[in-house]
Amino acid sequence: MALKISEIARLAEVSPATVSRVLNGFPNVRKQTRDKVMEVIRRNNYRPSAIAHSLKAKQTDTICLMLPNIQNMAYAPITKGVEDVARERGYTVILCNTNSDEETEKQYFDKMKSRMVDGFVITSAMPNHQNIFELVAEETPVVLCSRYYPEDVGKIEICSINNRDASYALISEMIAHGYRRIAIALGNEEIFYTTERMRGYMDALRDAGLEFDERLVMHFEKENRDFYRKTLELIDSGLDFDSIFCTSDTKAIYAMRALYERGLKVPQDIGVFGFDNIDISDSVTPPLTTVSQSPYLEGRLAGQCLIEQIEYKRKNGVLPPPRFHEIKPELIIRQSSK
Amino acid sequence: MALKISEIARLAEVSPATVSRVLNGFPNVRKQTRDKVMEVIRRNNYRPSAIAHSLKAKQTDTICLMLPNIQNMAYAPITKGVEDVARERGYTVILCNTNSDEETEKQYFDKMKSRMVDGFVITSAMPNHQNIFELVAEETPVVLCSRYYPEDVGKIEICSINNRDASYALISEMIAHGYRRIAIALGNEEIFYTTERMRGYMDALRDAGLEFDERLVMHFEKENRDFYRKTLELIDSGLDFDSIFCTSDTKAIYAMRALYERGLKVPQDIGVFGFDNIDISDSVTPPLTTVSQSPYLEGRLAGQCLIEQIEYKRKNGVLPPPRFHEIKPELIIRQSSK
DNA sequence: ATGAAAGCGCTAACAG
DNA sequence: CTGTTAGCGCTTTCAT
Repeated sequence: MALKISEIARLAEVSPATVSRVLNGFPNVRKQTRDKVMEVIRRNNYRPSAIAHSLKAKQTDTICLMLPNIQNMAYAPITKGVEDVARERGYTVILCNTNSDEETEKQYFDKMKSRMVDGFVITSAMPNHQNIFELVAEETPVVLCSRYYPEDVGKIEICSINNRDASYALISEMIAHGYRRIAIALGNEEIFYTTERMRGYMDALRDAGLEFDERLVMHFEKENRDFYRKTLELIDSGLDFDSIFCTSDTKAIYAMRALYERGLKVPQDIGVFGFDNIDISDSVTPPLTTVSQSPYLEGRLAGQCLIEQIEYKRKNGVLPPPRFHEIKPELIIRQSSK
Repeated sequence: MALKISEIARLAEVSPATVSRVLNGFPNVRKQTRDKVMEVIRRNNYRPSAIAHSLKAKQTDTICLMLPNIQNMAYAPITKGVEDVARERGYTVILCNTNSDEETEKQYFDKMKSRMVDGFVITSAMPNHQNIFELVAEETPVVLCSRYYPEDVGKIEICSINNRDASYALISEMIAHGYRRIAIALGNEEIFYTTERMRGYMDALRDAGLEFDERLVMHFEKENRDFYRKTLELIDSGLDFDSIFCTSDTKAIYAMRALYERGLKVPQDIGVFGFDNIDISDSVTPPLTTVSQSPYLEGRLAGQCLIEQIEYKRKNGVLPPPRFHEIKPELIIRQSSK
């Protein structure tokens, strides 16, 4: 159905090589020839086969975006950012949801390798990601976006905020607002940013001379939704607390649901602080005090860095030294705190 | 770097053809030969090139998912559904955000054609989608998911609820709950489902003997966020209304924000009804009365139907007759209505 | 049951 | 400036 370069060549009465030259904008083609070829291309609505090109060029102009689950609202803006940059630069994005499942992730890595994607933006790095180190060892361009681990620094390119500092800043600010007994709803503690956010919280308490109370810690079980129940339990326990720091806005929404359910008003009775500034954080009731890592821009940056790696490697045959891009977080004080 | 079939052949002391036969599970290979080849493959961690395969096979095992914007929460579960099915069936998903922009969409269609994707799931169909009809005319597998237009029926495969009926059911139910003056927050009226939801609303009013008041209609401008302001304006206009029907949950969240801002309680003072049942609809304050089209399952269905089309075409050379898959919506009554 | 050879559509030497 | 040729890695007749 779709015609090929040799047919265009025949119709334009030139060789396939010349058509290829025209297609790729080589300068060494007579204007007259070029025009004729272009005309034939246009008239026949010819579209070169990206597959054949990829086979020859050993590059696919395709990048893979791996994330735990696109249904988690925190990943939507990252995804959009990566895709926007990719489109602008002529790349295509393959989306992979790992469901935080090692088997699925492994399958995807295999498939992506055989599809020869040019690089990976990974937001789903698990604590032991031997697979990712292997990728880099094979000189595959990789950028870790928002999720990384201490051992990655200097070995893999990273785009992230400093979670400890962001958390520290938020909690210090809330302490300045008068909060004293701050409960915390933690994410999966295998993930570095969770423990970093926890560390920021503890450091802020300590530096303010406040006591850390283990009983005010709500640990992650299986899903964010569980924090609805966990918050109810915390309330019903009768423990004294004046606020809840949730390590993601999604958790904060569930926590607020529970507070509301028990007739506790936010922020009058209990303050709630989130993390992420997801799209609706400014429009839930009450709007959330949170910290933003500008995930859309983070995604764009990750995409950009990946493409730079890809192009560097194309030119030099090896990856550039991995950089750490620290993104400046932004404190956003809204009505869920007083 | 990556080794190829001919090297495996050499190592296994057979021909490339035999390796290919083993790889593709052909029966006409001696067990002894097969075992030897498998062993060499395993030992060398050989991965066939999907690109070379695609070039030869003229199929890429890749599908394209087009949507307006992944940041719109309504699309996340559809995306997850499509991707889950694709993965299960051995396909890969390319994600395309059109931003509801014709130029971007056109670019993507071109790129996807030259990448020879095997088919499209499209949730971003614009009112005049000549391009999509052309796709089908070229025997490209296509499924419209959740967004379609009357002229598509019988020409393109569709997975969707009946929006008019779903809306009618919701509004009738709310009228039965005692609501009489129901304002409406409309989406983009160029999109069929918006006008269908509007029609359901009007029919329900009419059948209940209620008067339709044009002044209670809030029209879409540029983004959902605008409904925060529009709702404030509606309140401040002093018009009498006892509830707002929002044609998406996202709009409902913005509307509730405005009501709260003006000291109006939901549902005590004003009822709010949404549409979509996005992930957090059950956890915002108050939880939203809405109607669900089970978007995750809708995405799965769309993916499944697309793959069936692809495989049918592979066998028969042409597309199967396009079907209409009507999804049964579910009314969900929560605390945003009384 | 296995191998030799041609070809998918494009590009890159090399030659002229 | 343009054409010829070989080859990217895999599959698929056609022989044997």
